[in-house]
Amino acid sequence: MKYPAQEIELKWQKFWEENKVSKTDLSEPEKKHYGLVMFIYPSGAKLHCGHWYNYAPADTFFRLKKLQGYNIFEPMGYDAFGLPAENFAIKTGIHPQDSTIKNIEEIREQLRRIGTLYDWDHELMTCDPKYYKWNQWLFLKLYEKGLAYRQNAPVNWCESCQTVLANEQVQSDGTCERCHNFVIKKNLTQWFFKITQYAEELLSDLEKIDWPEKTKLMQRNWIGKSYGVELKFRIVDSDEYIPVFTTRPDTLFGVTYVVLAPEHPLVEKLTTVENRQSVLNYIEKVKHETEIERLSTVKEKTGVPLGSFAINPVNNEQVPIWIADYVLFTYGTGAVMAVPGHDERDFEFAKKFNLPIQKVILEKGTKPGDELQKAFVDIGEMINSGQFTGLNSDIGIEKISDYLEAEKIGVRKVNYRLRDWLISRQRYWGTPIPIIHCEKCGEVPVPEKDLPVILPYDVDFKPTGESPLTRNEKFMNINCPKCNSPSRRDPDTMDTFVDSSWYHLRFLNPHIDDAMFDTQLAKKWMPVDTYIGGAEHATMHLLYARFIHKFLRDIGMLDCDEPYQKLRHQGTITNQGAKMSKSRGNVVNPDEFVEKYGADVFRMYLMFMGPYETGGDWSDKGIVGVNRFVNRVYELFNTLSAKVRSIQYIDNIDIDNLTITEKSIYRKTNQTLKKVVEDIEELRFNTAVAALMGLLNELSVLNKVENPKLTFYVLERFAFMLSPLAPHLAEECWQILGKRKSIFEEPVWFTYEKKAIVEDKVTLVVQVNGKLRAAIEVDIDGDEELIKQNAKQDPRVAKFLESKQIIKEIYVKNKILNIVVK
RNA sequence: GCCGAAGUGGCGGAAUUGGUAGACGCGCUGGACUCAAAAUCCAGUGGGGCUCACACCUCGUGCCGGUUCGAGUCCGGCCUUCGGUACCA
Repeated sequence: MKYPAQEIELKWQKFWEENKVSKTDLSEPEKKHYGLVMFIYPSGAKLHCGHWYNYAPADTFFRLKKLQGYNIFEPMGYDAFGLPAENFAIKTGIHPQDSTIKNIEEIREQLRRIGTLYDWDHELMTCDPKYYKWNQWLFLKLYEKGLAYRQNAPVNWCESCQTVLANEQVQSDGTCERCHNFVIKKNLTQWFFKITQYAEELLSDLEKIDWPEKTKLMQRNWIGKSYGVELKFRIVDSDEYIPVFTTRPDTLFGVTYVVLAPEHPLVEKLTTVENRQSVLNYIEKVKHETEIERLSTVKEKTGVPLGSFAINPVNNEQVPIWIADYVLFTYGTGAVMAVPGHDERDFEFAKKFNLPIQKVILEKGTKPGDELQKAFVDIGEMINSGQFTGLNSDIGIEKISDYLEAEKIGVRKVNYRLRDWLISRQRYWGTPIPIIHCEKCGEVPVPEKDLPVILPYDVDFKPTGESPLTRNEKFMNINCPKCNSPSRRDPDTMDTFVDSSWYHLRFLNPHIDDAMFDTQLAKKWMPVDTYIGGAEHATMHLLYARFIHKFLRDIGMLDCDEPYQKLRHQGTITNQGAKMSKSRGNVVNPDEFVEKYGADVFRMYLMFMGPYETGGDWSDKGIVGVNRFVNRVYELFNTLSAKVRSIQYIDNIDIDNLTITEKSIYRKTNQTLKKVVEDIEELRFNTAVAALMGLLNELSVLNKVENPKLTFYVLERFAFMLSPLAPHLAEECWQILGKRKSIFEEPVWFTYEKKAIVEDKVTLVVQVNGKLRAAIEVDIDGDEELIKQNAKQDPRVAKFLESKQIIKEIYVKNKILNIVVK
């Protein structure tokens, strides 16, 4: 009998819905498990295989938790603001709100068909004023605490998207991560969130959370903490001085020039008349370079001298001041002391412009007089370094730092690579920034009582380079809340990473309208216990969410320090080697597979394809195998149900009264039970499915077994193991067994029986000189001498022992016997 | 360039702490069922040698070398692929 997937799956989906199986009672947090997957971005494309690959296996994991007795909360929502909807609107003229709502309707149906345990009463969408009102509220709180500020800054600008991109949204080849066009630089006044204030805690709290080491490492590198000294270089014939940050104060005697970033405010003051024109030309040239170009290591070094000189504070030597694009204004002090002898970039630069190279650290095994072929950046003996000469440079770092502090030339400092989070977007489809610009009062926050600042529907969102909202006079014109004079609203909208930095909190009660989220529930239900999503969010979303979480904690709304206790990534499903995307035209539509084979087959196939964290290239080659498995299972239950009809419950199986075949089935069932549960727990879905297939193969003899009790025992456990993997089929099988309650309605749990999985015979491998010669059946924990004797008498072994001398015997109990002969 | 991960049959992939390499599935081959096909079921399936056959021998986890009684697994060097990152002073 063929498994009628559509009929049965819809039946159980309806059942779970109507019987509130997927509904979570949040008032019972005692054994709670908040299971979260990254919410969906309804960008015009529908649900594709990549989404399925995230959501279906995650649901399998969460269903196992439910069976374990956890009160599991699985919500789903829509990350509904953002560029793709707006770009789609620009192309087609369909309003982003209309296309988004329509997409969500379709996606919701697709999501329901997966058969997950989403509690739909908690659904949310970020483009809802009831949601984004709290983005604005969050903004005001950050503003209140001085953590939201405006600054004129060089920003990445995408000509095609007509918007600002955060540094991390620009790809390594200098293109926009969304549209893949080249990014240029532009100066704009922008809103920033001061994530750097939390740099230290974001770094140190990584130790508290169960995340992949790889992801933690990426965040550590992104935050980029370094220890060093900030010191001042005075300037010849000037009262000005240049602060520089260095991690290598031990090389201070080797400074032969100083470099400023071209954007550095001192550049103008320190440029001599003769150099003015070349400096201006250079600055102009650098303006057209993207940051990626500037930072390219393959590009030849460029720079120009200012004509002025700085004074090395330790030896009073005068060194020239240059500007060069390899020095970034955004990092450290925007200026470096150049030590070409011991820094690769400085070395390259000095070689190109014939600047002196002074050796101050001696490499072991070389002489002070040897010419440096490349920068020596390791630790060595300090030379040419005044009173520090002779010290090992790692000690020298500390001694010079002490000296600089004592002489008040410099101070020890910790520096971070992390930059503040630029949240302004010159875009329409996002959260309006709740600030009013008044000529008299300056920037004035919108009073809380006036939130939300509603994003108007009627806006010309065609890209012109300025924010689309600027052209909506009705929106823009407002009286100042302080002085009541005519003022203008801020026309920018927020980065959508603001939306996703706290959505997990809103899920707990998306209907609350007098608070950002239900703080009482959050105190009980946070942190998210298991969060599953793509590794591509390692340094953006996952860092921003941690920052916002810590901020909300600091204003008393949360108790815990971290939002996501356990994080796991699923791999990427590619197609023909490339990530699936609409533009590449390689998106695989899951619907046709769901239609043909059903959700359970599709979900199990995705899990069976390979390791979850690896992902892989899409192929539908093997899906028939899973389909066969599902049909064989259904067949098995239908065939044997009559046999076990009278049985409702059994307490245990008496192992001693089983035939050899029965015992083998009993053992295999328990071994599989152990493996399947352990594998799903570790998200090793592929081997869990394989184990269940292996058990089914073994059960082909079950119809010959005249033992209804054992048959019932095996089938009951089989359905249980199947239930997280193929929940619809498992519920059906459970019902075929005559169970009154559904598995997930009244969660059941089976533990494997320890005594059942113990084998009494074991295969012992016999090697001679490390080569496999025989595999013999022996009693488990059998007598060593007897086993050795038997092994040597085995003809396959004996013939290799003839006329040889046994030198050594290695015996590992129940595993191997290796006889070494000469 | 640097950092990280990986490389196993025709294919996707298995393989606790070093201990039978190739579980499970796809595909393929043969057989059963059928008028026939599909579906299903049964058997076989890493390469080579030898054999009527059973068996047996031998090679084999990217390449070269090492440690070990024994290496897919550990160590050193190389090659390839995929991720991450971009002069961080």
